[in-house]
Amino acid sequence: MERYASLLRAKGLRATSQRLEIFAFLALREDHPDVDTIYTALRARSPTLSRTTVYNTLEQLHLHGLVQGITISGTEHRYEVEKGCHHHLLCNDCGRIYDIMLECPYLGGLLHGEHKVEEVHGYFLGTCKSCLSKRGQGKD
Amino acid sequence: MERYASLLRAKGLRATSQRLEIFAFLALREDHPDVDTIYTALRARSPTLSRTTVYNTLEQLHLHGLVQGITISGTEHRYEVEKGCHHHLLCNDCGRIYDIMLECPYLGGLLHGEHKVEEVHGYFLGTCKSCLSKRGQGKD
DNA sequence: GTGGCTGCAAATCATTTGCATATAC
DNA sequence: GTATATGCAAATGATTTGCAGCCAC
Repeated sequence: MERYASLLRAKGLRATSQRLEIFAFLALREDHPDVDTIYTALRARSPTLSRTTVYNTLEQLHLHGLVQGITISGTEHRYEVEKGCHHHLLCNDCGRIYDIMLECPYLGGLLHGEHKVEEVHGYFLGTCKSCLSKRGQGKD
Repeated sequence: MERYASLLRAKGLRATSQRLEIFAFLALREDHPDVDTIYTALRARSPTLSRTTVYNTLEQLHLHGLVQGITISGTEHRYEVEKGCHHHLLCNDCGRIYDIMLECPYLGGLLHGEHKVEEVHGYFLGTCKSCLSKRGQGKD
């Protein structure tokens, strides 16, 4: 926990208990939770926590490069701790969101026509390896 | 205009004047307008048009594969007539949205790890050819 | 001690819903 | 003629704002 406090202070942010809890919560999760999931889960332990603080905190952490926001299906806003350049795969079958790494050459390779592509925003839709292998075995 | 009416009827949709106007408006635009842009522009000619009808129409046209919705920057919802598989480039410099075609082999090529990537949702962020050439000439 | 942060309540804004009227077929 | 679509007004739901009190530094 002191590790998160240091990260916050290094950015000039005060290490409040709310921020530490939200940051720690995100760091532990693999499933890219939304605002309401974060709020509801933490509210159970800290009954005075407000949604406003969740919004404020995610905004501050995002502005300082500690948290990343992603949008799925045009309307779902999810969050995760910043962990370097990567992208997301939404599995059609199980609905899970996976982090996927695209080799850097791919981004350069996506240069099309005479436009220069610098970043891929959004997500990929497909089938995850777990669901693929279930299919292969005739399961499901 | 009769062409749009036929497309609608072919999908089992009634060819109302509102739908024809919205469809025609989208077909003429290259700039992926949002709901409010469509509403405001058409309202000038058809003062009784309601936002509800714009929402309803876009939904119906989308459900029947005639219109495509895209989400930019997580919160901006834009629309365009369906024109086959393509993607979008948002230019950092001029803010314009370009349609870009990715060769089909690319999608297969994006298969990563053992996941199977079937669709790319979202958009690419970069610099368009027009802004690149201005830079090259030392303009702007 | 004080400036930044929290949390409540109220405001906002896009989108959806209910329903009576109008219209395409 | 009838089912479908329109358009108003009201409801909803997520996010933002204003502000008084609190707490990290």
